[in-house]
Amino acid sequence: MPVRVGANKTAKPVPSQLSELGRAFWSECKYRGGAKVFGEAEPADYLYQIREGAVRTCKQFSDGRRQIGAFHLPGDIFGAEDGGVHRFTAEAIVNTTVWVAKRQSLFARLAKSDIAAANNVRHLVTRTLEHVENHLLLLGRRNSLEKVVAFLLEVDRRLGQPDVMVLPMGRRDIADYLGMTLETVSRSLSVFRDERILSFRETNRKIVLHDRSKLAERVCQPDPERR
Amino acid sequence: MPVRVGANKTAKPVPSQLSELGRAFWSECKYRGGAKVFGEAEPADYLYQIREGAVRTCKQFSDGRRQIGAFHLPGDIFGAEDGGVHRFTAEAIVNTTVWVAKRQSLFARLAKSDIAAANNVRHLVTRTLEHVENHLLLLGRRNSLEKVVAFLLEVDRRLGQPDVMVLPMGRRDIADYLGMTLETVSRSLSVFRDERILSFRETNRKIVLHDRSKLAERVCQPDPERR
DNA sequence: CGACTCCTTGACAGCGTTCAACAGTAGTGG
DNA sequence: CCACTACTGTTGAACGCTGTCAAGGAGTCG
Repeated sequence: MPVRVGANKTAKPVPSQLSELGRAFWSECKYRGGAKVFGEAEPADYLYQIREGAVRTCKQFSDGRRQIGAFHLPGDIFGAEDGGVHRFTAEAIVNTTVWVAKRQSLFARLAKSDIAAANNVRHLVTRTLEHVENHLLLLGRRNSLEKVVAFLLEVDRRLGQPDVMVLPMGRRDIADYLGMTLETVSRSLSVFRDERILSFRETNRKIVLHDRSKLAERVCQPDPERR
Repeated sequence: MPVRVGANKTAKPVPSQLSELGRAFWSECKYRGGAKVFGEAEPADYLYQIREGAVRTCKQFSDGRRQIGAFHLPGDIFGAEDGGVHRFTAEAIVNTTVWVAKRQSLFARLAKSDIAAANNVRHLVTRTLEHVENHLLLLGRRNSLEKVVAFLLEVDRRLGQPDVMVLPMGRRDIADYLGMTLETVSRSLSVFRDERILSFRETNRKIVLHDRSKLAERVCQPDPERR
């Protein structure tokens, strides 16, 4: 359950694209790890930007299988839906602080003539689309090692290629993101560790990438030249 | 290569959503089976609606693997990109007739204040997003039989549940759409045929579904109740 | 007719899942 | 401080689904 911490109705400096969405009213919310931010089919009334922590969007199936659509890291904006309802559930992975914007006013402006607001929502949806399309390629035609490589490189890039990559999510989450089992994720990481491409620091969620180029060699790139 | 057949600059009755995009100039184009409609990374200057035939959007990898992102059937609109370049290649599967709209003017209007045009593009992108998200669930955590079921039900629905489903695409295309091999696709169809859930008419691309509900039982649905 | 493409079917191997055991870590309470 | 529990992650072993390789049938076209 969300813990309303405080209102933030003054125009504080809002990083990245959020400021472009106009003078909305912002609040800060905190979620404990595992808490639901919003559920599938719930009305999409808010936009979220992560201040600290991490969020996963996923879909649960009745037989226990689960597919994670995306991980959201600090700075990421999520919750943008065109239709008005969420199609995935969003859950905090660890204790997480987000800034929340009421989207109600935003959407009202779409119906009117606020071209800037419409374009901003469209860009957010398009960015989501691009990520899902890349994710599609990941799930469709890659073996387990390639999937883990792609995951590592994606997180590494989005964290700004830090010396030590601290994963907020566990092996189960990685597995459900990549469409494989947590055992195979673990085994794949062990393979790269044995090959000295990466190593663990203290815990098995802190990873040091020793050779990003060698890692990147193991995934196949799209072919610009059609055959 | 596209074969320009004729111009169609008069305001003919345009079916479905295309008319909402405003009074653009439409042309009719024909493509032979296998012909490229547009390529990856090419500028997205046109919108397409299929009159007859079928188109696949796909991405080719350098090692021969291929992922098909979507099949487009008569009535479908495709080619809507937010960024201005295509992220997938589009190819005619069979001899195909499309209506083409110059998107140039459309995009120019986005920069101005045409809220209707912006919303229409946004809806097209959102529909694409919804399809890709469903596709993601298909590729991530389903076995071969479930994948083929989902494919059959999707095509059946989009063709309007005809008595005889005529597939424009071959087994290889289905396989690359579902992230499996054509042999496994063939085997899965044979399983359903042996179970009398479907049968073939004349050719192996004409399929009769005898029991859609029994088919639907074999795929797992998203769980509305989180456990 | 021959060459070709597309599809089916069989045999087999391999990759990844499943099941299981165990280790490492954190939290809790005596 | 330690014992106990719960959780997470690693590793092993065996199974099974699906990919791979191969052969052959069915349809098409010159």
